[in-house]
Amino acid sequence: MEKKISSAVIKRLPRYYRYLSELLENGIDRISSQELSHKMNVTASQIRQDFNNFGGFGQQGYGYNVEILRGEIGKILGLDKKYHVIILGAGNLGQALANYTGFARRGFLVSAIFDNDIKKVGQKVGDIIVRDMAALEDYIQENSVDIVALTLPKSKAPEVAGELVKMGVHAFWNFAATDLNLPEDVVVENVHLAESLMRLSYNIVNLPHD
Amino acid sequence: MEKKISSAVIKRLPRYYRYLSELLENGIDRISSQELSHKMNVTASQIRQDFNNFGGFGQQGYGYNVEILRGEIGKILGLDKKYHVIILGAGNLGQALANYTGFARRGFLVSAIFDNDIKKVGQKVGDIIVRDMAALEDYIQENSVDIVALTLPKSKAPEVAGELVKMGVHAFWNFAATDLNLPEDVVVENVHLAESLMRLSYNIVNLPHD
DNA sequence: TAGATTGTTAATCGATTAACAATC
DNA sequence: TAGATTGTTAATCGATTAACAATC
Repeated sequence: MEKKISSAVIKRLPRYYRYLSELLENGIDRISSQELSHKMNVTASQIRQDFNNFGGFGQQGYGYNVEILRGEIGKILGLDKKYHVIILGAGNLGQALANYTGFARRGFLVSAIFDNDIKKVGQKVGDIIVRDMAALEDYIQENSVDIVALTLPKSKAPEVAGELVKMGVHAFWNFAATDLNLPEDVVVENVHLAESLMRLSYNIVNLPHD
Repeated sequence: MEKKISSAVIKRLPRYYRYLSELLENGIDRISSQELSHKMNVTASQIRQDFNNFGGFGQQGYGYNVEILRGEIGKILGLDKKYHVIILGAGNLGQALANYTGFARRGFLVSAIFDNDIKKVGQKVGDIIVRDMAALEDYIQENSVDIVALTLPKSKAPEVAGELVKMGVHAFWNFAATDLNLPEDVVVENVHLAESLMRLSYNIVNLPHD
């Protein structure tokens, strides 16, 4: 049994991945924990500790090979796989997610979008036709769905998510302003924009200078 | 000098606020730390510690008055004030934010949206007309702008943000996939959707059961 | 080999939880 | 008054930082 990686570490991995991707784009093939620490504003010690949770990716006296390190972190994050994503709710946010091509580049493929508003059903969002929510169960039985993005009202999200779990869905990207309360073996990543705004206003009100 | 509140506490405040708002909607006017701890899946001890960072909102033997507590946390979060928000970038995400009425309800008023694509300028997004990015500086001089939401490409975001700081902007809601690197007295709340997705895929790949 | 930098252990710091006296 | 529950101190736990031996 491998030792459990703390969620503090996991939260930092995507940021490492982003910086390493940028370095690679800029043709930099080697970096030390200290150089990276300057760029990212974290301690070199933390960087080395973080990476060593997953084994030694560096080399003493040299540092880290950017391409290898990025690849390893990508694998840890599961970015070497493809994910089929469906979006529930064709409102503004659902449409924005469907249209964002950056996700596809990283292996997150939006394969369908659903809404229960008859006026929206049949319309196109990017290349994808909005389907009737009534066809959701059939779709899930017939297609592999790895992630369900929930961009529907908070009043409906927990119930719909519960149904989906019964249909075999195990992962949710939840944009509804509510907790979902699903079983242990279901993963939920919340994006609570209203809470994000509140943290911003807290920091505005409590700006150090005054 | 008041003691500095840890960011771990601040991150939890909006969730308390959400639960207290729901309780109030359901006509519940009183709650103990233990009851709230069951609902929210955190320890009662943490709840009491968190609230006591800001002074005693409860009453021994009784618990907390929901309405009062919600009001106090709202004040701490700065939700008793109004904020004028402008959005930079009228892409899908910018439009989604502009159209979301939930923010206005909490005092975050979207007063303008800008884009440098001439085809978009003059179009309506909800009630708001998209303005030319060239008119941004004038707009900021003539109007009070409390928050700038950045929904533009990562290649442009840091530079534009730097300019805005020179024009007097002190708060950013940053949706671009990059860090902004602004002075100490500027607050930035990042919403990095790509990173959120990566945390989700990490958790999918590392699902406990297997 | 000498210099550099990792991997890893130990020390510190901060956050969470437990316990209970204060008090409504 | 007795019961309940906070406010707060103390104990524990976990995460970050510092230090340095291992080694490329």
